[in-house]
This record gives sequence, structure tokens and C-alpha cells, in this order.
Amino acid sequence: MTVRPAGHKALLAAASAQFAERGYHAVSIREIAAAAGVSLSALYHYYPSKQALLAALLHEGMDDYQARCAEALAEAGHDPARRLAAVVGATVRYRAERSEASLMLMNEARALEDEERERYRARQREASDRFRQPIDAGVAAGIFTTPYPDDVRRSIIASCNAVAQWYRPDGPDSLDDLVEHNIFLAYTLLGYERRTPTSKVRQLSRARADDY
Amino acid sequence: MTVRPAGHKALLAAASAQFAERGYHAVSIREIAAAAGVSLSALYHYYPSKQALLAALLHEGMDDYQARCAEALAEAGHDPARRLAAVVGATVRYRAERSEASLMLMNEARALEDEERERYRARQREASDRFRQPIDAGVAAGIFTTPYPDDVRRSIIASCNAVAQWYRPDGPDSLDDLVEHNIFLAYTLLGYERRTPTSKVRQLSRARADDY
Amino acid sequence: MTVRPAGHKALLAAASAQFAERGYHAVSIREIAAAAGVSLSALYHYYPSKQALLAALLHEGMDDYQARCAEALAEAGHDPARRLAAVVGATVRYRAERSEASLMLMNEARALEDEERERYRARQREASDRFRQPIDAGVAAGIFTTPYPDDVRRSIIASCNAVAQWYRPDGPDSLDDLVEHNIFLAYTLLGYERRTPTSKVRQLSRARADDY
Amino acid sequence: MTVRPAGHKALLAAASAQFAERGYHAVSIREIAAAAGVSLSALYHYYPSKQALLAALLHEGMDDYQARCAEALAEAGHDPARRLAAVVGATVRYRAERSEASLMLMNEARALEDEERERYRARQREASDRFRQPIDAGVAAGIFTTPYPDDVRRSIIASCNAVAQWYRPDGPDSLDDLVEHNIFLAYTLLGYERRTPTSKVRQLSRARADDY
DNA sequence: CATGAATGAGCGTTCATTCAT
DNA sequence: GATGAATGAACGCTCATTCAT
Repeated sequence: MTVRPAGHKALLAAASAQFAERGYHAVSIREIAAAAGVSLSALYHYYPSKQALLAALLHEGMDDYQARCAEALAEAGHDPARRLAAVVGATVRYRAERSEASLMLMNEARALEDEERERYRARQREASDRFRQPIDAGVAAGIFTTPYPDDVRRSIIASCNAVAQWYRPDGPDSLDDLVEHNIFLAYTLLGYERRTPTSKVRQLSRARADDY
Repeated sequence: MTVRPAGHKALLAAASAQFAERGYHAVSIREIAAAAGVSLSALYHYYPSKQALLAALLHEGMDDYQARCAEALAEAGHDPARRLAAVVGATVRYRAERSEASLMLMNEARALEDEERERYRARQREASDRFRQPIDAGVAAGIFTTPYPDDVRRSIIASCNAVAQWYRPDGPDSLDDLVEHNIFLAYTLLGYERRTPTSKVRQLSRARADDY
Repeated sequence: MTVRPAGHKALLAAASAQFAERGYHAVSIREIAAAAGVSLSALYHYYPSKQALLAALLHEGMDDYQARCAEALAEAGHDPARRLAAVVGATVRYRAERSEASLMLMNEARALEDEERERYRARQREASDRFRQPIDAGVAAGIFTTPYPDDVRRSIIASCNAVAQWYRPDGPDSLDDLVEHNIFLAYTLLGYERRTPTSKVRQLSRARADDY
Repeated sequence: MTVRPAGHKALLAAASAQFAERGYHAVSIREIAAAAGVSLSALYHYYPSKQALLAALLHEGMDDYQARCAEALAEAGHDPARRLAAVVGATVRYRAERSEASLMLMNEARALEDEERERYRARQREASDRFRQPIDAGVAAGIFTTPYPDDVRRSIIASCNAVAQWYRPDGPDSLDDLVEHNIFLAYTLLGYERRTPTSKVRQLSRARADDY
């Protein structure tokens, strides 16, 4: 399936890991090439510059996240509550399953040079709008009763995004539980009446990783 | 009044602005010195290294934030709801009023070298605990009824922190409103019954800055 | 013939000349690169650091000197007097023919960093032992009759080493003469009876270079 | 007695120790000032530059050595053998008792800038001549019978100078013994007939320090 | 395609020295 | 006379990138 040579994937993986952990400017292309097990010249064979490598990673990550959202929304139908739940679920899953890519998407955009950064910022606004639309629709329809829909939207987005920073697969809650809880919290913030906690048992588990 | 020489403050201000905007590794000390209007050698007269400058900035910011929290908590008494509100309020205010410092505190810790980073991470855990303690106390006392106190805590922290990224003083809401709303949202998430929206009028304002 | 790129040899030659003349710390890598006619980056392509360049030079010089001693000793058989003469001859020739390298070997070891310096000092002790062994053997066998073999050994070593400081190829004596004289002086100090001055004609020539 | 302030001596002592051990260019004036316990500005109060400090140290050391030689020669009368013995003795004592200064005098002259270096080299030639004169006189008078007086002179000088590198006060031989032995070796090299080993007992002691 | 050699610019840092007080 | 602040130049070294093969 992969038309690209073998080194290509290793390069993306190595760069993603390093950029996510230490930041674009802290990582040299020699380190990336070495971590990927390819020569410096091979790196430049695949990507014309360090910038291009970053841009490719960010857009690839965005593509993946966007596709997951589109799929979830397609299944959700027209109900604003179900649509918002779809976005929250897709986002939480992406932040948890692809935390490395998520950290890059959230933190490294500033390392893009001017033109590419603007293109990327536009895609981030699209992502923000995927939350905004069902919320505004639900508020307009009267099914979301929060007096502060903007603050609620920001809170929901921030909560989903934060998953990338603290979630560990070996934590106490399953990923499915995490998704459910976040949807429940979002409904709570929105003042959505039909919401119920999925699990009846009170969860008192403690997270492993630092969540601040 | 200032016992330190003049260039000292300008150096901290310039470094803080640059680190917050572009990241530690993207900023050269020559840029910092130039932005502060001092010579490169003068910078080294005040701080022995770029690392030390970063560490000084992070600890100074943490000191400031910590002091604001301590003051707010001192006024809050023993009620868990009031204590949580104090921490939320202090955090939101700090993130809004000192957004530059906040971005540095949240994003640049990873640029610290090993030992100093550990010291700093410990202070971040203390900050996290300032949220955890009133929440756990309120849950134990039965006044917070959320089934997911850990997820709620993370959500509250993430929402407060996010303020640093999107808040602009010239936005539609006053800072006092922003604080009230965030306390209201926190109470909502916690299932705290005595909460009421401070303002009766539905807010439909739109944020200016990108909030994703 | 040379598998190494062209710049490599020029670099070693330039560094050796500069270190010998002015000392490791007085020479900048930019000066070395410029003297070798290569760029600063090229220097770092061949050697990872200034230290590594020094270490390479010192070990290469030591290898050369060691090989010359080994060859001379192999020809000398078992007689202590002939063995001592072999070491004196090899040393005097090396000090004269490779005076630049010799000055580096004698003066720049202190610029090595800890670990490498210890390795190098061990090789210097080996070199010292190459004098000590035939002297002690000859003393034990009764063919060297000096009452102060340790002081004699030090004097012989010092005399050989000093050649690097004062010898000039255009001086009045040939190198073969210089070797003979030094062997004669060594035998004289040791109280070795069979010695004779090789040349019957009294030499009254004056050295050119400063010999203090 | 000292008309100079207290810091002055400490400065000379610290600089001498550092220069002797690590070399002029490896030592910063900040290190010297710190080691002497004086401020950087104080250093510049006493000496206008690092160069001047080095020159002062070298000339001071030379003055001391010269005075010791003059005193010994004054006692020696006119006999070439006694005069040579006086110079050897004074030199060995100076190299042993002031080994730090001696190492500086021998190794750091190259760090002097042009004019001062020439002045210093002239003084080194004077020192060399203090050996040359009695040797040539003894040869002319027929009391020194060596066929190679120049090589002998260089050997004697090298042997005396080497004392600074290997002598330790806690070694097996007393300094008086060391002087005697060196005079004996010098007479041996010169073919001076009246010489006798001072101590009748064969010495088999081993030196402690590395003597290569 | 793929490689090792090579580059110029810039990095964080230290240097000997000077200056105001 | 003595101090801390400040400086410009240079240090050893690494950077992203290019080139010849």
C-alpha cells in the first residue's frame, strides 16, 4: 500500500516523537535522522527542509483528526446533542490514542513560518467551529440552556484537548469511560436535560499522570 | 526603589515576551538582549546562562501565581465551595492579567534542564493540588455531587488555564464576568446545588480571539 | 593513496605546528582551519572537538615515537648497553627529526582533559621505562657502575628531550653525530667502560639555537 | 617591609601557581583574582594587564634566580670547576625550591608579547652563559677533557632544569644530596678528574614523581 | 537514488578590559 | 584607592542546508 520507501514512515514517526516531546526548535534534523535510522541526506531526499517536515506532520495529523470527526458526525445525524457528543468523542479519542500527534498539533504550530502557519490556523478554526456549530444550534433550539455558551464551548474544547497531556493507556479508566464522562460533563455544562451518567457506580479513581 | 540596575527588569520583560511567544529554543540571547536594549555581555552580568534566565522567569511567575492563590484562599475560609471558587478566581485572573507569563509557565517548563525541571514540576503539582483539595473535601462532605470528580477537576483546571490562550482585555466580557462564569461552570460540573448564574441576562457574546 | 580526504592531513599539520609553537590554549580553531586552508565546519567534520584534535595529534606522535623505539630495540638484541643506546638514538632522532611533534608531546599533555590525560601519562611512563629497564639491567649486571642510576637516568632522558628545543637541521653537527655524542654521554654518565668517542677529532662547534 | 598592599602578594602567588600548572592562556584573570581573594578591579589596580602580570612574574623569578647564581659564584672564586659547581648547585636548588616559578620561567615565556619576550630571551641567554663560561674556561685550561663540550653543556643544563619537573621535597634524597649528585654528574660528563662521589654508599633509591 | 563532504551563519558563552562612581 | 557594572570581540561549537559524486 505504501508507495513511499521504508525510511519515510520512520522519519515521520521519529520527527513526531521528538517534536512532541521537546519542541521543534529543540530538535535538530540530525537527531531526527539518527532516531529514524536514516542518513541526513535521505531526510533531505524526502523533505526539502525541516519546516516542510513539520508542515507535513501537522497537516497529516490534522487530516487524521478531521477524518475522525467527519466519520463521527456522519453517524450522528442532525440532533445537536448527538453531534456535539460525536465531536467530543472523536476529539477525546484522538487526543488519547494519538497523544503525541495531538501535542504537536497543539503546541508546534507557532514554529511554522508565516504562510503555512496561517493555513494551519484556519484549519484550527474549522476544528473549533465543529464544536461551536452544534452548541449554537442546540442553544438556538432551546435544548442547551446554559447562560454562557461561549465559555462553555471553550471549557469543553479545553477539557478535550487536555486529554493529550494527562491520559495514559494504563490509567484506571478505559478510553470508552473517558469518552462517556467527557460527553456527560459537556452536557452538564450545556444544561442539556436528557443527559445521564452512563455508569451508575460513582467513580473515585485517581489519575496517574499529572493533569495540571 | 529598585536595588537592581535598570537593565535587569527590561531583560526579564523581554525574555518573558519572547519565550512566551516563540518558545525558549526559538529565541536567541542576542534577540533578548537587543529587545531589552542591553548588550549581550550585560545579560550575562545579570544571569549566568540562558537556562538561568528561564528558570528565574518561571519561578518568579510561579511565586506570583502562588501568592495570589494564597491570598484568595486566606479570604475564603473553610467552605470547600468558597475555597474552590477562590482558586478558580485567582487562576483565571492570573491567566488573563499575566497571560504572557502564564503561557511561559505552561509551555516552557520542558526547556528546563533536569534538576530544575523536577523542582518546577513539583510546584506545578502543588498548583494542581490547590484544586484537588477543595474538590475532594466537597465531595467527601456531600456538597459536590458529581460522579466523576477527577474528570471534573481536570476540566476545571484546563478551562482556567485556557484563558491565557484566548483572553484579550478588549474582549466583550469584563474580567470580573469571566471569573464569575468560570466559577459558575465549575459549580455546575461539580453538581454544587446553591450555585446561581450571577447575571440573569443570557450572554450571547462572541469571543474575539481564537479559543481552540 | 590516502583514503582520508585532502584536508585531513593539512589539518593535522597546521594544528601540530600551531600547538607546538604557541600552545593549545593560545590557538583558536579558526586559526587552525585558516592555516590548513579549510573551513571551520570542515575541521569539525574530521574531528568532533579541539580536544579530540589534540588527543589525536598526541597519540599519533606517541605511536610514531613508540614504533621507532620498538624497531631500534628489536635490532639491539639483549645487551643492556646496546639497548640503552638504541633508546637514546631513537629518542634523539625523533626529537630532532620531529621536533614540532616532540614539543607538543612534551608540553601540551596538560591541556588534555582528565581521562585522556591519564591515558597519555601512562604512555609517557612507558617511554620513561624504556630508559629505566636497560639502565637497571646494566647496573644489576655490573656493566654500568654509576653510583646514582636514578639521577643518571633522569639526566639522559632530559638531555635527549632537550634536543627538540635547540636542534636545527642546519646546525654544525650532523644528526648522526648528535646521536653518537648522546650515546657517548650516556655511557659516560653510566660508567660504562667499553665506551669510546666515535669521532677522534675534538668537536668545538657551537650550536646555533638557544639551548637553555 | 612590604610597601605594597596585602593583595599584591596574593595575586602574584595565585597567578604563579595557575600559570605554572595550566599555562598562561588557560587561566583567566577572573580565576586569578578569585584564587587570590581579590576583586577583578583590584587586580587591574596593581597590574595594567594580564600580560604585565606575566611579565612581572617572569622578571621577578629571573631576578631571584640570578641573585642566587651571583651569590654562589661570588663564593666560588676563580676555579672553573668550582664556578660550574656553583651554577649547577644554584640552579638545582632554585628548580627544586621554587619549582612552580621554574616551570613558569621555562614554559611561559612564549606567552609574552614580542618586545617583552625578546628582553626575557636575553636574560635566558645570560643564564645559559653562566654555564658556558666556566665550561669553556675549564676546557681551555685543560681541566675539562670532554670531546663534546657543547653537548655536555646542554646536557648539564637540561638535567638541572628537569629537576623542576620531577623533584618533590618528600622524595628519597635530600636536596643537598641532589645537588651533590648533579655536580658529580656534571664533572663526569666534563671529564673532570678530581671529582669523587660524595657519598660512598651506592644509592639505589627510586624517585617518586614521574621523571620523563 | 543515495551518500559523505563541506559550508556560512549563527549559537551560548567567556574573554581581557574599561568605566562610572 | 577600590568597586560592581558594562562592553566588544572572540571563543568552541552546532545549525540547517548544499554539493559533488
